[in-house]
Amino acid sequence: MAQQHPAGNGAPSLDQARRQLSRYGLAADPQAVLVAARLMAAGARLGQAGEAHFARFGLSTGRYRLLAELEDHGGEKSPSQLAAALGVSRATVTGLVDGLERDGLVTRRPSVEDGRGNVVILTARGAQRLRDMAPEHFDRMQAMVAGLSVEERTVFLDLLARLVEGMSALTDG
Amino acid sequence: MAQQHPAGNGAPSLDQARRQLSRYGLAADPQAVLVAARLMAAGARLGQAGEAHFARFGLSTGRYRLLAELEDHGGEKSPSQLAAALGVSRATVTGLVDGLERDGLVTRRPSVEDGRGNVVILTARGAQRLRDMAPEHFDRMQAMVAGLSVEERTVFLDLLARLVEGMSALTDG
DNA sequence: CACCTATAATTAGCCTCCTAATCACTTGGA
DNA sequence: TCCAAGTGATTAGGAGGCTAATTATAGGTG
Repeated sequence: MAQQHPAGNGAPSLDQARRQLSRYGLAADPQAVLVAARLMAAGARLGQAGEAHFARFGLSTGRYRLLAELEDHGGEKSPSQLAAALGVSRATVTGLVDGLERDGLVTRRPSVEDGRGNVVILTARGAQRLRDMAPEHFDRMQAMVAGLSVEERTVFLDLLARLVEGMSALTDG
Repeated sequence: MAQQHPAGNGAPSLDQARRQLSRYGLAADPQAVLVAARLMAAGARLGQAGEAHFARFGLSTGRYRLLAELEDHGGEKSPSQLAAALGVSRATVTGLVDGLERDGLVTRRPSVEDGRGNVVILTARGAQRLRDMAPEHFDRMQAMVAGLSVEERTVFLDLLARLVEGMSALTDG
């Protein structure tokens, strides 16, 4: 078996990029393509690692983010606001809140100002869950970036932000 | 209208990180936490942008990656090999192949060497699909990273690779 | 040779996310 | 005032991931 992917899982190589480009006779820069592909692979990998991480606490990434967002806003927020803050659709928020409510980490209460609306409320149990997981959670977050110096982290944040801007190239037009 | 990404959504701030840490009296470095959170947010964002991108061609990220992997290996590979190469479960490959087979981009043939196994084969139509999308695909990939100079891309690849290593901190123990 | 375990693939069931359609309520204008 | 348009939330249905359980075959060993 000729094999060029030592790790195999999802980490594309420069050779792969070159092969693909030459196959179609395209003049794109292989390194640029590699950066894009690696970023995609890393994103997928991190997504999975994140799910595994949050699963320790009986949560998922989406559920954790929703709880954290609630706590960061005095413990209550409407589904629409949550959707906007988390960058997901309202339908997704409905699903997340359904699950969290089932587990007693959150409650729904009809909105006073707007008869159409709800308010999602962090319960004592939800707040406790966040407290319980905080030490380990932040410890692992920090450990994840421990391989970079403070300066490198600053550089990375800058480069990443510019790449995030560039992501619209995938969706525009 | 689902989701615009107006501002701040999915892009956590340093202040947020600081608030969270101080709420629990933790001594972690806010900047480190910020890097981790930003990377997660960027990964999610890129994942969505990628899906939108591939949807133009009637594919998804997973389906595209499977086709590309096939093409890169002479047009055939077993589901297990595909799962390993793509970094997903075999069950996921089964689902992806089901969809691709429905669209006629791929076929299954029983393996000759191993009576338990299959071989997934890229059809002419599948190869054509890859050819059709290549120019636009690689163009967009390149455009995504156009905000970075060649040197910056090199730096980014290095930093990203080290962060990817650190991701095991989320899943270990 | 028969058995027991390991492996290939699929199936079933769950979760997250999406879009589109629906229902309920608000609000602004004729 | 009442109706039309807009907005909040949910529902329905689809896709891609996962794990665990099932089915079929391969292979080594008593």
